[in-house]
Amino acid sequence: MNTPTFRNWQSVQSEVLRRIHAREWKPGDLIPNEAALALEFGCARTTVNRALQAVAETGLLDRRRKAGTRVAQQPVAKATLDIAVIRAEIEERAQKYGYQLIARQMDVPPAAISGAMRTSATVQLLHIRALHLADDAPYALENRWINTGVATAAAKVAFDTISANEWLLQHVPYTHGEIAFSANCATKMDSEVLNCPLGSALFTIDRLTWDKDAAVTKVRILFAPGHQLRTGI
Amino acid sequence: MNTPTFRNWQSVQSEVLRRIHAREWKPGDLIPNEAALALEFGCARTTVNRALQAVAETGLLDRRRKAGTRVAQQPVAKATLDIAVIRAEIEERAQKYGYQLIARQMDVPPAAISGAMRTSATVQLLHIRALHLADDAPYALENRWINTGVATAAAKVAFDTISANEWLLQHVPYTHGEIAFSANCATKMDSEVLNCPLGSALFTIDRLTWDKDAAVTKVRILFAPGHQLRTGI
DNA sequence: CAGTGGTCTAGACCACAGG
DNA sequence: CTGTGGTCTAGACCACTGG
Repeated sequence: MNTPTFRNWQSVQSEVLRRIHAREWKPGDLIPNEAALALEFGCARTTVNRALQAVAETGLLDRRRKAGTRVAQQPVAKATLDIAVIRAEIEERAQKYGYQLIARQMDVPPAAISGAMRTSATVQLLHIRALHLADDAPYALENRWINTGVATAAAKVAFDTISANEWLLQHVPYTHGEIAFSANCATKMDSEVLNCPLGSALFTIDRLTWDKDAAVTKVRILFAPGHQLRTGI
Repeated sequence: MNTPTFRNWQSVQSEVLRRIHAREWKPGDLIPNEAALALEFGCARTTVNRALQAVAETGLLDRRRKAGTRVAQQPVAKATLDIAVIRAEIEERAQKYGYQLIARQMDVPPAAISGAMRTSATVQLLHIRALHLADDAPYALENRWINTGVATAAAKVAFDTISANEWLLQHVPYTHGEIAFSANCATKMDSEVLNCPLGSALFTIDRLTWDKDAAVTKVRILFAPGHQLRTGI
């Protein structure tokens, strides 16, 4: 059990993870500092640093200057979800993608929308409703408001063949956004479009997208019953 | 407009992000290679490398040896969710946490459970049902199966004062897991425990946790109506 | 084959925060 | 004040893969 050789930071990372899983380093424990580990692993401190930073990013290690590196007490699981364009999501499963525009008009939004987007309560936004289909079956219902004051080009797009979902990603830049996941009962209108029983539990994604301090778009996507969003940890 | 100085990899990252957002580098574009950027930014190639790797992790850049670095065509949004222990989640919002054990017994699980956990269809697992409360109101209903063949110590724990959720994280190691998010209608039993209308849409998390190739535990958590899981992108 | 990103190294200096 | 992690540099070699 004398120093096996560690050739790259990934292998150092594996060894660190092994020790944590094997409880050689228990939750709350202070682990040796970078210099000591570099010596033990027979590599440069930079390499150890890279490995520990990677592990810390997953939440399993807690690093602080001078205080050293500790194994996290309660490893907060970080689940990384890939939120792709809906078309890509469907085609990746080798299903046929379909798209239907339901409505497209300029509207003064309800207060909840203009409030969240911080637009004037009287200004009109572009309101889009559309249905995404997988193998001809309803897949998701998109209900979107677009701030044409920011995404000016959107005002001239019909959105009858390309979804706003996809067009915006390709043409309108954004700096950051907020996502929320929830569950909602299907209203009468939802159930008719998605062809499901009234009151079905629908997995819901709400997204609000910003460019600097101006809201670009706010969208709610209701998925057909049974939809799951999966990932690994 | 000649080279401002970039002192660390984060500042290089900012500049790269700025150019992408400003469409100076458009989706699909090949950007200059690391050596060229290092020259332009007046820093070492290592520093540029670190910055580009970080941006690539967010999905905005696509890097391939020899092919170079390109701006992603459809930036897949990576949403990182922090799945904390339920107690921590509640206390972080300055609410009072409460816990009630509903049932604890050894049971032969339904085929769906033993199948997913790859345990023998006849072997008994520890079955736990419990309610988490926030400020005395029902918050989430936990329905869990524990493989006592792997988490042997769990067989002796009462789980009447500490939730399985929390105890397992502290005492049982795991190597990886799967998470799925969905929406489900409240059954009669669910609605009674969560004190909500029958058929309410409940946000649901299913988690299956492995230690190497042995399933440790499988849990379904049903959240009270209105629950949202939020994050930024 | 050759250009690109991926990584390592040794040494250095710095920023932060614990004692 | 001092130990710890955070980062930079210059140079080097390697691994992959496109043309």
